Amino acid sequence: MENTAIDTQKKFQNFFWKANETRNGVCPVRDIIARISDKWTILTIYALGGYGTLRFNEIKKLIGDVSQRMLTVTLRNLEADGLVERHVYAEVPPRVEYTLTPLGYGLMEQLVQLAGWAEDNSQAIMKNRKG
Amino acid sequence: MENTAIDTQKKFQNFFWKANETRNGVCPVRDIIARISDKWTILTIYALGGYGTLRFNEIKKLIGDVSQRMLTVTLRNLEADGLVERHVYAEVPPRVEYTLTPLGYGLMEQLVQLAGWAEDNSQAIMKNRKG
DNA sequence: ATTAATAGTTACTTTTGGTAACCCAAAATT
DNA sequence: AATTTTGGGTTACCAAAAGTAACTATTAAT
Repeated sequence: MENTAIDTQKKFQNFFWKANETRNGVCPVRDIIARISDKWTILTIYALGGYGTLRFNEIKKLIGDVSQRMLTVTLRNLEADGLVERHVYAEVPPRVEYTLTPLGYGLMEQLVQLAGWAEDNSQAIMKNRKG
Repeated sequence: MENTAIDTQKKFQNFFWKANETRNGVCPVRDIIARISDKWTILTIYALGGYGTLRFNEIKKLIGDVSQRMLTVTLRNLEADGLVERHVYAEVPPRVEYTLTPLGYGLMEQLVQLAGWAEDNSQAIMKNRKG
């Protein structure tokens, strides 16, 4: 791999390719990618960002095809990273409300951009996929 | 789910929540999310976007921990959607080069935004994760 | 006494992803 | 002359993740 495209664009590399840089053993970009790279995390943040506070079953109904187990797992992970806040009210039946933290809203903004791009370009992608 | 937060933000909903809207049976946002929501797609696009044209094994070495099989699968999917172009040169040993299409570069731009956010906020996320 | 409601958990099955071995043809090495 | 190396895969097999269904708690309503 000497004198290939890899060697030619060092500046570009250094700017873009953070995937192999680690900060005390953790690569920030990879870490975030790993967190959002599953079927439900993005949709969950998107739901919370779009509606504000939501209860567990409200998120579940909005997403539609997420299982109870996977929504629980997803929300716990988001909570652990400080992207989502969980408020339990001592009522029966239980009431649990979820909200994005400021950090979560920051990610939401990125996802809104991504969703916008997805909308604008979905027809092109569909056309490729068939032809 | 009547008269909850869900009913209160219709405009916000209509703007943000495209995840349940379908266009001839396909939801653009969900479709894109499904495509990028795996461990290797984002990293692959990121590599190609950062370095321009790359050969199979160059991508593999850059990412580092992707298996041959999964990189093949990832690249084939990206190719099928028109995000990546695959050029096979009739040489021995074979030479296969991959490049982002304009569509792929569009997605790359979104991912660069996302990666920027990830870098800026990784410390905050790490702090939450431990405490 | 039974049912309904909310927010889960647990056990089990299926799907997906990861690992290692193998393939091809020619050029370089022994 | 025979073996090894090369690049870009494929195939078979195994582990991990996700999906499914059933179960739980507690109280109010029927």
